[in-house]
Amino acid sequence: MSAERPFLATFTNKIDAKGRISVPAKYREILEAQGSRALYCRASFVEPSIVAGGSVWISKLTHLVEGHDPSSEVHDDFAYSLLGETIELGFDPEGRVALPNELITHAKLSEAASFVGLGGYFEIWEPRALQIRLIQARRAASERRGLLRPKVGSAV
Amino acid sequence: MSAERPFLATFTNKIDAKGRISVPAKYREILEAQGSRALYCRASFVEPSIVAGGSVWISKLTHLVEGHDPSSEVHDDFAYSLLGETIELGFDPEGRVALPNELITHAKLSEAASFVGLGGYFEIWEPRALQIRLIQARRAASERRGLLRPKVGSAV
DNA sequence: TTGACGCCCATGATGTCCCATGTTATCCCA
DNA sequence: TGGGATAACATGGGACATCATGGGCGTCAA
Repeated sequence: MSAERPFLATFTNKIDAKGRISVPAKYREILEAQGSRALYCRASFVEPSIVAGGSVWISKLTHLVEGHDPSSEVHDDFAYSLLGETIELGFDPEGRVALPNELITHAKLSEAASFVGLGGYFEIWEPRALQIRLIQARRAASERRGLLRPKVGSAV
Repeated sequence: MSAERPFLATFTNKIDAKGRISVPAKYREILEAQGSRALYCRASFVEPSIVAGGSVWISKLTHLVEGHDPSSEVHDDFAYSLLGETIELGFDPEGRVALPNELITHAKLSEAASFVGLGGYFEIWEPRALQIRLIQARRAASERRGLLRPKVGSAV
C-alpha cells in the first residue's frame, strides 16, 4: 500500500496556551519527504481522536472521492464528509501546529496530546484515552494473532 | 486527477449590507495558484447551494461539454445548463465577491454563508443548512465505510 | 439623480513569525 | 568508555502581519 516511510510509535507533547503543539520530529521528517508543508486533520468518525496525515494521505482521500460519479450520492456524501470536514494546518517555524477548538473538543484534549503512528497516517489522542485504547487493541490483536501469520510470518 | 491543491474544510463568513462576502484566504490562494482572477459559480442542481470554482474547474466543465458531439442534444443540454448558467464574479481588493440576488435566493442566504471545500471545487451554503447536510453525509459515509477501508485503511 | 459597482481606508481579531530557554539526545575526543 | 561539547527538540511568550469586516467616496450608466 504505502511504499513511503510509515508513521510509527507514540509520542506525547504538551499543548500550550495558544493551542499549539509540536508535531514529533520523526513525523515531520516523513511529512517533509512527502512534500507536505501542512498537516491535514479531521475528527475520527469512530473514536474521540483526530486523524491526521500529509499530502499522500489527503490525495488518497481526494482520489477516492473523485473516483465516484460526480452526480452520485456516494460522491457527494464522501466529498462533504471526507473533504469538507478535513482541515489544513500550517506549521510554524518550530514545527508546531495550532489545533482548532473543534478538534480539541472532539478529542477531549487539555494539557497534552499523544500522537500514535498508524502507517500511512496517524492519530492524535488524549493521552489517557489512548492508553486505554492501546491496551484494548493489544488484547484484541493477540486473540487474533492467527490472522497475521499467513502474511508476516510469526514475527509478532 | 487533480494534482492541484484541493479545496478543503469549511469556513463561515458574513455577508455585509452590500451583499459582499470574503472568500476564505485559503481558497483564494488556490484560485490564485490556478491563475484565476475571478470566481465562477452557479446554482447547484441538487442542493440549495452555490457551486463555485476557479479556472481549473470551469475548464473541466468546458471540456466536458466539448467532449460531446456538437450536433447532439446532450451537448446542447450540458452547454446550456453547465455553461449558460455559470457566472463570473470578480474580487474586490480585499478578496470579497458580490453574490447576485439570484444565487442568494437559491441558497436562501441571509446573514452569513459557509464555504465547504470539495476537492476541485467548493460550495456556498446557508450555515445551518450545511450543518444538517454534513451530519447526513457523515452518517451516510460511515455506513459505507466498507468502500473506504480497502483503499485508505480505516483512516477516517 | 439614483443606484450599482469598484476602489480605498480603518479596525479588531486572529494567526504567524521570531527569539529565548530548558531539556534531551547525539557526537566526539581524551 | 566516560564525559563534556554540541546539536536537535520541545516549549513559552512577545511582536508583527494577515484576514475578515465595515464604511466612505468616486465613477459610470440607466
